[in-house]
Amino acid sequence: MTERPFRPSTQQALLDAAIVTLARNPGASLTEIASRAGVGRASLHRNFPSRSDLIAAASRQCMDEIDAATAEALEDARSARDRLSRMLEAVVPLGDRYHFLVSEAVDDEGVRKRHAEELEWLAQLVDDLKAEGVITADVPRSWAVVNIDAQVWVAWSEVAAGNLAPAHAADLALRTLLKGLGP
Amino acid sequence: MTERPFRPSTQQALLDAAIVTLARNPGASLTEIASRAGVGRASLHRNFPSRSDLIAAASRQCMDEIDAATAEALEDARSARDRLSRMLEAVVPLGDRYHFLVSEAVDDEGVRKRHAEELEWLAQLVDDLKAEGVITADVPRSWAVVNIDAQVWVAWSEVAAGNLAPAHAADLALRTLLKGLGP
DNA sequence: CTCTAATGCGGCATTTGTGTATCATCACCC
DNA sequence: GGGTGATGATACACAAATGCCGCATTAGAG
Repeated sequence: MTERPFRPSTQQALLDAAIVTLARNPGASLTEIASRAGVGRASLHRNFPSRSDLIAAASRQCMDEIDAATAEALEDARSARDRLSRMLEAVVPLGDRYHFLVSEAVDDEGVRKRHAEELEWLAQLVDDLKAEGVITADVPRSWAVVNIDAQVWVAWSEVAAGNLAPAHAADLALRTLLKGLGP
Repeated sequence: MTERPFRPSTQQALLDAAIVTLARNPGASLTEIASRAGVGRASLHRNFPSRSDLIAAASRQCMDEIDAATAEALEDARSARDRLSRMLEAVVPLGDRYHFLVSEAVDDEGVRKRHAEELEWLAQLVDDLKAEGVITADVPRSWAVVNIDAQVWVAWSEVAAGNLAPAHAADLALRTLLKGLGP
């Protein structure tokens, strides 16, 4: 029942292994995930009775991390443009989390609801960016939303491939979005 | 042994069903694919002995379609910018084919080689675009390549979602790329 | 019409993933 | 030292997918 701060708990190791493994291969087996977490498959089932439970918990974990990173980054954002910039810097390193969320179709109701809220937040950001003139009015909202998503994924994949440093990738993503969707 | 031009052959129906089904759900079963093709699972195995064979053949089919579409579109392209524009128009409607190729990691050697050639062609296009000044020199080549890929995917997903007409999506993708990566 | 080839259908064996249960072991707390 | 709880390993049952085979049927070629 006590905390073990230094060594990541078995649950955390499992969630992390699940996110990383399933982001790369959505059909990965539980044996593969447990092995990557350095625990036996039995312990996986003890912490997460079924595969669905594991994926749902991993999804919540991803959203928690993304929410925490963005909330901190957005604390003192003055403009919508600022929010976009800080959001990219914060989220690009979590690209695998991001990708995991969209690749795994979760049946859990709470997860779907929070995901919808994320999309709603992004749509609001796009509207604000258009109001600021950062995004041109003739760009459809859905086009801007899906482009932001794509840039996060592209930036992260370049970072993961070792082609770019995280900060550089986030900067490129921001510039590509601002110029690509702007006036 | 004779051709049946009007009705799609069983093989063609199977390849088509495999591409569409696996693009949406990479873990789809052969039963699901055969059912979507309107044939029995046995006939699937008669045409493609193993799952790998089916996926490899479907991959070749995708590359054939993409090659044919791009070759026709690029016949009278004068500039690299023209090539990009026509390529997008031709490939966006084949977005599911495109997505299938990247989502299914094929072990077949010939498929991998052709895929590498495609990427090489895209890298060459990027170099030409940079030489024309359409893409800024400070944009890394890999960033441009992966962005073109992403725009194809984004445009197709918007078309598939019913948000945009194919021509409109291709035009948006082109403008987003030109402005996003250009001066 | 007849013959051939392909098809649909069902069965069967094998493999793989999943979920559950059991047992011995080890670390930690009292 | 004794007790408690988590862990690893193993075994088992169950379900699904896969690959293979055989048989009856049917469409098309001769």
